[in-house]
Amino acid sequence: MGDSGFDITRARPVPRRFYDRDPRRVARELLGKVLARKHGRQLVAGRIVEVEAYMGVSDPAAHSAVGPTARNMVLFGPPGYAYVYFIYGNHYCLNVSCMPPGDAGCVLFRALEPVAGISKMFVARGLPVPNGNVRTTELRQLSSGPGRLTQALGITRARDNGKDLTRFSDLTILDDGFHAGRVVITPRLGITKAADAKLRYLLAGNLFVSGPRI
DNA sequence: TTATAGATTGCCT
DNA sequence: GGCAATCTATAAT
Repeated sequence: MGDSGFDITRARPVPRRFYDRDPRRVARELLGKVLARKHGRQLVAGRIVEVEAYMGVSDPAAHSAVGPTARNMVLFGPPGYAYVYFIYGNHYCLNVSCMPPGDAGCVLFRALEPVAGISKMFVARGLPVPNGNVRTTELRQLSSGPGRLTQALGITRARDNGKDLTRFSDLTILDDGFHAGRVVITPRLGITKAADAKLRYLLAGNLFVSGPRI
């Protein structure tokens, strides 16, 4: 097993109280956890290496800034649930709700390091499945970016919005005891409002983050 | 390696 | 009607 390999024998769902906190704290501590998708018996999973915190109604960049709507209502519910939205006519993005009901903080998943079901990820992404040794440059195409990782895991709004991520189901966040290394904090990407707030968290030196490696 | 434009859907004003 | 928490192809350096 490599140093970032997934230890399924130790994996436990991250409990709801973990998410019932400030999104910045949740974001930092989600690094190193595993996002796991089950397609029947097949496991497709990636280690969380990059996330962003969104701070609820007080955060101009957050979808919750406009108050509760049909689209964002999961964010105003209890912590530990999936908020999936569709963006730019092409992509889905996955968040997990934080804070108690009424407070709309959340964490956006931006990049995963593939750890299980890698050939399924290539298929889901519409990429050729490599034969023989898989190069890191090929692996990076699978889930380095919020739209890429949802496509690799088959996450859609219709299927997954509102799903409880703290229960064993077909979409769960797991802790396998992995110890994350140094964390780097930068401004969030792809936004125009509150663009200078440093709320993006990534693992230092990890090859699978989106954008330039740090 | 960096820069730019185009795709394409649905939420919100 | 405007525009978005993105990705990809293509072009130029």
